[in-house]
Amino acid sequence: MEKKREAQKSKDFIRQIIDRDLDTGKYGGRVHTRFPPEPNGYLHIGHATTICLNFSIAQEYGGLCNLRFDDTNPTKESEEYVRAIQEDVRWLGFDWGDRMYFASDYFEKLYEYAMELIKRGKAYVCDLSAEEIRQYRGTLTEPGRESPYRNRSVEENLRLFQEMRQGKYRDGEKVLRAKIDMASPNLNMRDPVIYRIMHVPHYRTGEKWCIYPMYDYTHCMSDSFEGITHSLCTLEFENHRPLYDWFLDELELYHPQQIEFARKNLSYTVMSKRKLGILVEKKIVRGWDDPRMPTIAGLRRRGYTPESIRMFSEKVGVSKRENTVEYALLEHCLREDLNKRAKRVMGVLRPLRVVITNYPEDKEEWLEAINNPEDPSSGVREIPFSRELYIEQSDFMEDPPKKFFRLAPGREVRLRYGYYITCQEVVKDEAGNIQEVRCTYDPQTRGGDSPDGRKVKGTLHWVSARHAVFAEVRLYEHLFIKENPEEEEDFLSAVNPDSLVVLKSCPLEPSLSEAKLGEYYQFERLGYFVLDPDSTENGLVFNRTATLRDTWAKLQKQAKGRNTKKSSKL
RNA sequence: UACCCGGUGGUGUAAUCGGUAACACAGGAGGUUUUGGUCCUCCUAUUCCAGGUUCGAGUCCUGGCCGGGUAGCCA
Repeated sequence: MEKKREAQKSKDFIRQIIDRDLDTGKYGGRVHTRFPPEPNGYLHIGHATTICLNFSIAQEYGGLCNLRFDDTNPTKESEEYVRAIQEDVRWLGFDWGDRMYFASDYFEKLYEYAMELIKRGKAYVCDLSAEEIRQYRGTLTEPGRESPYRNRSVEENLRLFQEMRQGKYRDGEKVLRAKIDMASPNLNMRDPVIYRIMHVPHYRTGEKWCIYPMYDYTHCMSDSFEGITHSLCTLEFENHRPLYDWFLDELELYHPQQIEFARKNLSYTVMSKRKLGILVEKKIVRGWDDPRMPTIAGLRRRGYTPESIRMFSEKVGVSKRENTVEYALLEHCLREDLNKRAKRVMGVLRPLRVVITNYPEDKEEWLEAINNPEDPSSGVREIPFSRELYIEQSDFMEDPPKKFFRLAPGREVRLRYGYYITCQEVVKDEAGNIQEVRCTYDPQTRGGDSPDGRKVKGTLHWVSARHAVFAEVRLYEHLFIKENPEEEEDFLSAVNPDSLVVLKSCPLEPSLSEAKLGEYYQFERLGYFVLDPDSTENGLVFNRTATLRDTWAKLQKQAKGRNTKKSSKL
């Protein structure tokens, strides 16, 4: 047991703290975390890493992780988000058991403890307006001033607070404040508001309340009620920790430990709910689940797997410094997962017609293809071959550069699982556009091997024209052209106008007519694809999740770069 | 010119509480290959600065510099 622990690889600072607490018996050997979203928007990949952190820590230490909705602001929250959040967490593969909680379920308890705070002389009702409170608070460099209502008697405070609850006052007329220190260098400690009046129905408690507790008060109390041991949150709450501790200490309640860590940023995207919301409102994307969005719903629709997102979360780790993780790492995790599992199929994105001139007009053959070379247990399937085929436009060049290993006049290539073919003729229209390519095949090479042992440099994917099913295919690129859109004056100016390319009528092998939602495919040599929910009985729609690594494309890019450099010198 | 927190390859994280700066991704070179995929081999590249303590500092101390957070009746 002890050895096993030593053998484990290095731990992040949070797990180190937990280890220490376990050693000292701080929480009696318990580990209990929580994921506390506010149901006011969709979860994104940043939340995903937080979810993975909290649930994984609980799993590793044999502890528990709660799902708790931090719903103390009725103007922003709704049931729709509660549902979406649950779906996302579950999809990621985590289980909160019977421990789904709502801060709103604690309202009565919270109210009673607020009364207790008043009784202990640690809270008071203040009549200052929002504007006045702001003025009294002071600034970053100057201390604040005490409210004229700060020294009301306990009895008066009790009566006033009860009246607030009873609805005797209008919004903003009064608040309940903690009585701490108006001169504290930490502005959060300058008598923060803990209850405000809002005559607004709550999506769960309805009209029952017209006063609502603030985050700082609610969060530490909720953690305490639930017996949380380690309350993980992001860096911007670091300055709030003294307040978190203050409430619990003053009320002499069970005291969890708040630990702050840095949220993860991803290159070529934005991560704030607000900015994501703008993209949706302005119809720059089709919705919160647009496959270009970094939301969990978007990534799911795009074709990312829960496993790949969990792997990503683990690989990026956790620390306290600001960061921007390269999008390439997320793609790497996706490919690593899907390379092992995705079923291989053939489809052509931009078709070029090939006619095999020495193949009989009415003949067809069904050739055996391997479903996944990485997983022998996935078996084989049959694909049809005939005289007329489609290949990828980019797999043919009339005048190819040196390292082009694909089809060109006079060249022989292999059609994957098919035959060797040799290009004999290029047919063009009057405008000079290539209409079709005419080839001959070698009947001896059925399946893709030559009995005489001769080699070909290239293997092409293809689809029999007569048997093809046609689908719409959506190709995605980064939503932004800048690595960090946040640092632009206006982040919308960095939106990538080519982030979505829609291809109509792409010929695919016939087995894809039975493609199912939620299944992962690799279109050989092209990338990973999934069926989009927009698909209907008479129209398949596929999303490209990610391309395969493409060293040929890289080479071309390099060559292009060299050429422009050369020409710019001239 | 307040308080809090950070600064390790291009990126994200490590470094057994002072002992050879490592892992992954990205990038580069090669090999294998019926996917220019996968896989394999190799390479490039790192401690913000200045002092101090020490046999020895990424780690400890002091002082700078740079970056982030904080003045909601948002969370």
